[in-house]
Amino acid sequence: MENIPKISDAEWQVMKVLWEKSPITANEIIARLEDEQSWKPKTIRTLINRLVGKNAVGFDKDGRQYLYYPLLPEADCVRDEARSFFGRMRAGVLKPMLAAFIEQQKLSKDEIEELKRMLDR
Amino acid sequence: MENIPKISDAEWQVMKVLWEKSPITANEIIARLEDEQSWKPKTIRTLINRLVGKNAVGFDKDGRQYLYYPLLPEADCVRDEARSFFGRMRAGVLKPMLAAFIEQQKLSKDEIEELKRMLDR
DNA sequence: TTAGATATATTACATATGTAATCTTTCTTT
DNA sequence: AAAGAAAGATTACATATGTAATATATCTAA
Repeated sequence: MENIPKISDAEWQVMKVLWEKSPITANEIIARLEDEQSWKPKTIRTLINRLVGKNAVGFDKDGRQYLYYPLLPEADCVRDEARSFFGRMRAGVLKPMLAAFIEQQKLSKDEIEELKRMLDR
Repeated sequence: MENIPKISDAEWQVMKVLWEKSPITANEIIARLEDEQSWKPKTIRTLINRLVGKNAVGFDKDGRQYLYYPLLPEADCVRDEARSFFGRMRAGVLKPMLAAFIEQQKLSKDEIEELKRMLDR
């Protein structure tokens, strides 16, 4: 695997939007984030540009607008974050947390089977 | 539950040591971290002091040494981190995350069985 | 064709973080 | 008692991050 650049907390929100739908314009990103976040449009543009600088996001020109899209697979980034997250915790505290998480998620039968298969490895 | 201060990545390593055993001296913290981390003793002292500044760690004087101990419950910090971690992810990316978890943790047979039982709910 | 409007580019600035080194105060050991 | 060792306090400094504002280029409407 390549080295995935560090994506900050705020930048993750932008990536989430792009993984949901892309390519999209900066204004669409802004529109999708303004409900949940209290960021000014300029702030969001800064985040987008930083992600471009990190090669996490690319764009094509469409007239004088840009159409942005993610350059990194979501699964890779998630895996990376998870690894660092789990790396911070001591082993003992993870199981209860994971238990709560699994309970909270509604998993399909298929997903459950797949998880069990992963556990068997 | 008060407002838990932000604990950085590096600071987490110090907190882990303190949750494992406390109160302990700075030198003991350093000794326990030097195997895993490649930090200089001074670096670790800086981290300790920052944690003290954040009221995440307290100390008692023992002669001219200090004995440090955590001021924050591990469970609270873990919950906080987990919340922020899950907040970054879109729903449906659970599987890669679990893959990382399973890979990272060395789970015993018992633990695997326990997780499978949880999945069977 | 000219003044907005609008998109992107550049600049700003405080705080956080990683990563230490140097300074000061005490203990110890000759 | 003086010098060196050791603990803690203070200072350092580059990069990251949150959070924008200002500058510039370009399109559009009057």
